Amino acid sequence: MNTRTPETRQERKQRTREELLRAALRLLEGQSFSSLSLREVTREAGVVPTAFYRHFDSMEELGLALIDESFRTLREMIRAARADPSTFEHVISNSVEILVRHVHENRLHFRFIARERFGGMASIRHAIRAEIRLFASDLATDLVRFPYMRDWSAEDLHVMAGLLVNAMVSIVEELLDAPANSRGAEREVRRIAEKQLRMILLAAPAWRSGPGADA
Amino acid sequence: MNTRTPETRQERKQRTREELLRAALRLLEGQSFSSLSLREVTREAGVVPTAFYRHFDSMEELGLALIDESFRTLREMIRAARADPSTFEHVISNSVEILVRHVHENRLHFRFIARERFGGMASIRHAIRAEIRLFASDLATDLVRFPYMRDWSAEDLHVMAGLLVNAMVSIVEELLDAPANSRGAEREVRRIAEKQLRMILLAAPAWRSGPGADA
DNA sequence: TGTACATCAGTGAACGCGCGTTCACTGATGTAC
DNA sequence: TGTACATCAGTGAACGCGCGTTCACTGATGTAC
Repeated sequence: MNTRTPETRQERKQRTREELLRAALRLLEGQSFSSLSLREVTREAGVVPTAFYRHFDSMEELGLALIDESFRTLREMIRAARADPSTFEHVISNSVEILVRHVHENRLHFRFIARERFGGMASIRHAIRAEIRLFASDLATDLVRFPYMRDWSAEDLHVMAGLLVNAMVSIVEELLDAPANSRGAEREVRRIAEKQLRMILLAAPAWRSGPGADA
Repeated sequence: MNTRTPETRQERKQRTREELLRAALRLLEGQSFSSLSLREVTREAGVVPTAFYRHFDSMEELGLALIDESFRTLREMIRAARADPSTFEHVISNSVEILVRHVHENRLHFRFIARERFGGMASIRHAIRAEIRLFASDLATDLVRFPYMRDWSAEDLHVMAGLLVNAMVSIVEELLDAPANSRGAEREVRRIAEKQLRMILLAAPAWRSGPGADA
């Protein structure tokens, strides 16, 4: 159909929009969203402040666009992890492997999410919490497939999923703290991370017979 | 000695200083520190902007003062928890009880810590991380007293302590999310919190014989 | 294909505003005698 | 105790600055004929 016109104007506009988003993300590595100004973003992106309004109504709209983008990254990771046909034995090291790789490849997105989870803007904060809660719920339904947890109540599965998500969140935070290029630091984080997850999952076989035999 | 002079001027100064700190803390309930302005703080405290400089050199100094204050609250809680002569049986419910009570009574301090843990200012961020890491280390040395963990390696104890701290951090976050006066929400958070901690500690007896028999 | 007009992404000047910080000040509290 | 002077917490005017937002504009790209 329209193979003749390369739609150059539209493409250029799209490119500027993406430059604004990437500029913002770059600046957000060192500061929080609520202290980021429209003029800083346009300066970093190399356009005049007024050009901003051709792409976003306000900084809030840009923030929500960044959230969308970052969540797409997060969901991709989760999909990759869930699709992984690991046995119980390897599920931990494979999950950690996927986590580490995705954080490595999408540092800015993960840093943005980590920072804004408790940051200033309420709409961003709530969107992030909802997404993490959703992930925990998905994980809970996955856990049923493991022999030890087959007969657990929904609540117990959610508690276990919550513990695993807590651990993963703290692993991501450790990775973001570590120097970006240090393979050694990354390996150490990975080793401790695997031990953490192993320890949590180790509770599973003991749970029903343990002191808290459900309510 | 100086019982005659009530040192009124000095006392008044101290009172204004505390009003500035409390004003900042109040404002920080709804925004992050990096977006808080000197003029907002003085306005909320009911003094003229220039009066600020009689008490702090800069907003950064006020921020560090808030950190000190909040950490004093945090340490008090930790001391209370460690001093508690609970048996293994009741250590969980007692710890959760202490946690819930302290967060309830010092909401603003805990919210400040939670928000700035990943917030903008590097000095504040690092101070908070260091404090939490210190808490985890203290907890690790406490864990040795429990029979099941008596022979664990230092690293294993740290991993276990890290898991417990992760859980506590997420419990604090849940409490801060819940409406301030809802006793019902608080009770539910407490119930789930106890279950989480029970599940984590349940891994202890199984650990050595488990798949991850240390490195 | 060539020309005449429309569209619209990005420009640049200008605005009013809240900011952090300076400075000289005021007047109540504190001190010396 | 009474007086004369020193201290200093808080005041109020003023500054230059970066901010978000408005507006009329320009000139390259797109469209109609």
